[in-house]
Amino acid sequence: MGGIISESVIKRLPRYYRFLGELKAQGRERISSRELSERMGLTASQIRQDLNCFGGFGQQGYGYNIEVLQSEIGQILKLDRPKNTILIGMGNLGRAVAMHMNFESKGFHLIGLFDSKESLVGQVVRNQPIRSTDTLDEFCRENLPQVAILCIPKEAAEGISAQLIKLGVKAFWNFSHYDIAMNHPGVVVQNIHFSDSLMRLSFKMDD
Amino acid sequence: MGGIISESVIKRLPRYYRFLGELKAQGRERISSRELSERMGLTASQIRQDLNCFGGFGQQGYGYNIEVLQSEIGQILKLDRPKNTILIGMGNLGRAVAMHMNFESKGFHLIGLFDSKESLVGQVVRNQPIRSTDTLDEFCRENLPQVAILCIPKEAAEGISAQLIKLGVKAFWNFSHYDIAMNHPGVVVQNIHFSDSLMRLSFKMDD
DNA sequence: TAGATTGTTAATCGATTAACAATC
DNA sequence: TAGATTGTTAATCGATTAACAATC
Repeated sequence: MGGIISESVIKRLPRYYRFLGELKAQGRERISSRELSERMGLTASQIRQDLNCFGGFGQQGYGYNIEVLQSEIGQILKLDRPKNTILIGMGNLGRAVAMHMNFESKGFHLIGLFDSKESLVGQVVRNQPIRSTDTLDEFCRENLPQVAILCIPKEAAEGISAQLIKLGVKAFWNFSHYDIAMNHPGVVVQNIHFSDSLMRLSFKMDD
Repeated sequence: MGGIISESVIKRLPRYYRFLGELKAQGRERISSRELSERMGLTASQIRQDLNCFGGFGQQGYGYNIEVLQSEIGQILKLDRPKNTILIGMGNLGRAVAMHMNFESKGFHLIGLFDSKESLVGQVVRNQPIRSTDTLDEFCRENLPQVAILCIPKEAAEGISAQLIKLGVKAFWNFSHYDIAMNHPGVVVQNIHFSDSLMRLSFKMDD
C-alpha cells in the first residue's frame, strides 16, 4: 500500500473507474470482486490484489460499496485535482481532440489552444481563440500550464516539447511519434499512437 | 518460431517497424541489437528474443540489415495485405480519423464512410460521400468490408457492432467504450480509449 | 451463528535479462 | 584468423492466480 504501483495495475485503474461508474449509474450499491471480475473479464484475485495496492476498500462478507470505491479510485487517479492544460496543433486531430474530449470531468482545464499556422490564429474553437505559437512563452509564463497536449507532427514535437519543458510543463499527452519520455526523463508522458494500434490490429487479423 | 506470440511482443512490433523506417530514411544499412536497444530504450536481449519469435533475421558478427528487417516486420504485421475498411460515425472524431490517418500505407483501404445523422449524409470527406447507416447492410453485402472503425458513442456501438459482425466484419478499430471483444469473442479488436489514457496521465502526475 | 467475501500469503506462470556457444 | 554479434538456453524477476485464515 502506497509503494510503487506497477504499470500493469495503472493500466487497469481507469477501466475499474469506468465500470464502477456504469454500475453506479444503474443504481447498484454493492458488488463483490467475483461479480466484478465476471463483468470485466478478469479474475477476482486480480481485482482484490489491485485494489489492495491502495487500501482495504472492501468489507468481508459484503464486498465493495460501488459509489465509495469509484470515488476512491477517482482520487487515486487524481481526477479531482485541477490541471491547467494547453493544446498545441489545431489541425483535424487537434480540433477533434479539443471538441470531443470531456476534459473537465477529469480535472484537465483547457486554458489555451495554439497553432503555428497564421491562417488558423484567431479562430474560435470550444469558446477559445486559437493563439499563435509565437505567444507560447508569454502565455506559459503568465498562466503556468502543467499539461500540454501535442497534436503536431514529429518534427515540430521535438522543439515544442523542449520549449514547454523549460517553461515548466511537467506532463504531456502526446499524439506525435516523437519520443518525449526517452529524450526527457522525468517528464510524465502518455502516448496515443494511432498507427501502432492499427498495425497491431492488422497483425491480429486472420491469415 | 511461428507459435503463439505474446501480447508483450505484439505491442513492441509496430515500434520496431517505425524505428527501422527512420533508420532506413537516414540511409543506414545495418544495425546491431545493442545499438537498436540503446536508441529504443530496451535491452539487446529483448530485441533478439522478440525477433526470434519469427525467425533468424540477423547474422552473427554483422547484426541486422535494416531494410530487410523492416520489410520482414511489415510482412509479419500483414501491412502488405489489402483490408477493406469502413468508418462509422463522422462527428469530430470520425472526421479527424478519416482525414488524418495514413491508412493506405498499412493496407487499410477506406471504402465507405457512414453516419446516422441525415444532415451529414452526402457530404464529401476524403473524396468519399458520407452514407446513411440505413444503407449499411446493402453496402456490406456488396463490398464485403473486413474492418470497421467505430467512432460512435457506446450506446450506438453495441447495436452497430452486432450488425456488422453478422455482415462478416472480422476486425474493429474501436474508439467507443463499448467492449466488443468481451461481448463477441473471436472478433479481433483494438481499442483506443482516450479517456483511459488521460486518466493514466493524471495518475502519474506529481503529488 | 453460519455464510459470504475480503485481505493477504504462497504457488504458479510468464516475461525479461543474462550468459554463452555458434558462426559470420 | 580474430572480433563481433547473433540465436538460444538458463537464471531472474515480476505479475497473476490460487488458497485460506480473518472477519463482517
